[in-house]
Amino acid sequence: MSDKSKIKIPTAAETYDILYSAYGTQRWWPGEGQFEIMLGAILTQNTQWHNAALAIANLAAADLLEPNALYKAPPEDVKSMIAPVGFFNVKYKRMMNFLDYLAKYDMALNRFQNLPVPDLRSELLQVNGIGPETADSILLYAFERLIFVVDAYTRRLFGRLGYGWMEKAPYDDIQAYFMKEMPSDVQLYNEYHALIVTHCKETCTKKAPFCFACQLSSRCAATAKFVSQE
DNA sequence: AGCCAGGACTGAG
DNA sequence: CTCAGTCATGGC
Repeated sequence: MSDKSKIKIPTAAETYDILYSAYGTQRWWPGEGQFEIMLGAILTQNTQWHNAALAIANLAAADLLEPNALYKAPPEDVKSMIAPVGFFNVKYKRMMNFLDYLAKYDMALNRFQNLPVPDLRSELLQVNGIGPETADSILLYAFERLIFVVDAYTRRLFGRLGYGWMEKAPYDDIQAYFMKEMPSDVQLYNEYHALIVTHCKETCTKKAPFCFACQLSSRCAATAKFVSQE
């Protein structure tokens, strides 16, 4: 059979422990304030966080990290401030769609603390431009609601660890797997996703799949073959 | 010089 | 339903 069969696939819980011992506490989201986190979730879509942070800083300098202020700011101004994230025309629309939604409730954010997660999630998913990852990031990181965030890094890392099905599986299937395997703990979900991102940014990249920094190195696709030949 | 980034939508087939 | 094409800037 394939070389992979010789390597034990770590469970989701074991993988968490390995990542945690390699990188420690992450304390995400890397931003302050609920509205800022929500915007960041949209701005960082398919974009490095570094660039999203530049955009956030521009908005902050113009006092636009507040729903009403941002809502009525001149579109061209806002677009130039968020230019570093790329897709700025699309993302401007997405932010405005999101603000249309918030405006229906007077820009009140307290409902995100009170309503059931499934209700909030489906509301968010109805906003054009907010997909599953963005919705879940908002719920988990801005409001500490119990929902597991899945992203491209999750698919890549766990695909290499031996969970090949995650590479192509629907978002909700992967999310359900982690929420079934891991204890229902908001802080744990928060840290786990953050650890996955940290690991993948540093060593489990698409281009250099060989992982130097942690014990997961022997699990990566590029190294599995190497290991089994030893 | 490319290639890639913490997605999501749209239009074909 | 699956899926390539699209959006666009900045860093390596």
